[in-house]
Amino acid sequence: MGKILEIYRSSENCPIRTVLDRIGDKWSILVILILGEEETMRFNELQKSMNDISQKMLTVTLRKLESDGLVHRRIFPEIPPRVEYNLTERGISLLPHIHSLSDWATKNIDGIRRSRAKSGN
Amino acid sequence: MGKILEIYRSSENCPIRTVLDRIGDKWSILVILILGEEETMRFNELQKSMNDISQKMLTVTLRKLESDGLVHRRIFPEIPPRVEYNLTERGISLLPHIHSLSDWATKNIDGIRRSRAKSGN
DNA sequence: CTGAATCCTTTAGGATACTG
DNA sequence: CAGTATCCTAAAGGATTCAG
Repeated sequence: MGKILEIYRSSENCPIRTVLDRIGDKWSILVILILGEEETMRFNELQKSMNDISQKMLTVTLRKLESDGLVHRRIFPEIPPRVEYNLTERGISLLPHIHSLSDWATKNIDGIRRSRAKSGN
Repeated sequence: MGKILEIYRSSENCPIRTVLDRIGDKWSILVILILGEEETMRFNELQKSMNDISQKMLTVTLRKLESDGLVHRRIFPEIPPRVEYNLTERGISLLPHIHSLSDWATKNIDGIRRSRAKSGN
C-alpha cells in the first residue's frame, strides 16, 4: 500500500477528510460557489439566493467557513446592522477545484441518473 | 445573478449537489481514492485498508457507489464467497478531480488548522 | 468471506420565537 | 437586518447478531 493511503486512513491526519468533513455538508459548497460569482453579499442576499436554506443553517455554515478561513465577514456598525461576506484568498484558491468537480458532475449527471434508475435508486 | 447560480439553487436539478449528496458522506471519497490506487480489492481488503469503517457502512457505501456507476462489483461463485471491487470508467474519470481537491487540502491544511485554532475550533 | 437485519446513538438540520 | 436560543425531527452511522 502506498504512503498516500497511509494518510487517508487516519481521519485525524488526513487533509482531505479534515476538509471534506466541513465542506461536504449540505450548504458549504453552494455558499462558496455563490460568493465566487457575486464577490460580496449581505446575509439576507445570500439567504434569498439559496432556495431553501434556513436562517440558522446559513449562520452555522458561514461561521464554519469563516473559522476555516475561507470566508471573510465584515460588520458595518450601522442600524439596522449590515454584514457583508466574501471569499478570502484561501476561499478563492479553492474555487477552481470546486468548479472542476462541478463540471464533472454536470457532464456525468445524466449517466449517473440513469445508473441510479437502473439500480432502483 | 448568472445562469449557473440558477441551477445551483435548486437541489434537485443541481448536478453538483446531486453528486455531492452522495460523495460528501463519510466514506465514499476514501473508497474511491483507495480503489484508485489499488485497482482491484476484495471486501475484506477494503475494510482492513480503512482504519475504522464498520462493515455495515462499507456495504452501504459500496452499494451507493455501485448504483451511481462509479464502482463495479464482481462476484465469484465460490465458497467461501469472494467479491472484488474496482472503479468503473466513470469512477476513474472522477479520480483526478478528487486528487486535485486532495492536493489543495494537503497544501492548505496547516493554514486551515491555524484558522480553526484561532477561532476556537 | 460477504454480507443482511436490527437496534441504538449521534449528528445534521429545520421551525419557531426572541433580540440589539 | 442579522442574528441567538431552544426545541424537535430526520438522517447518518455504529454495534451486534445472524445467514448462505
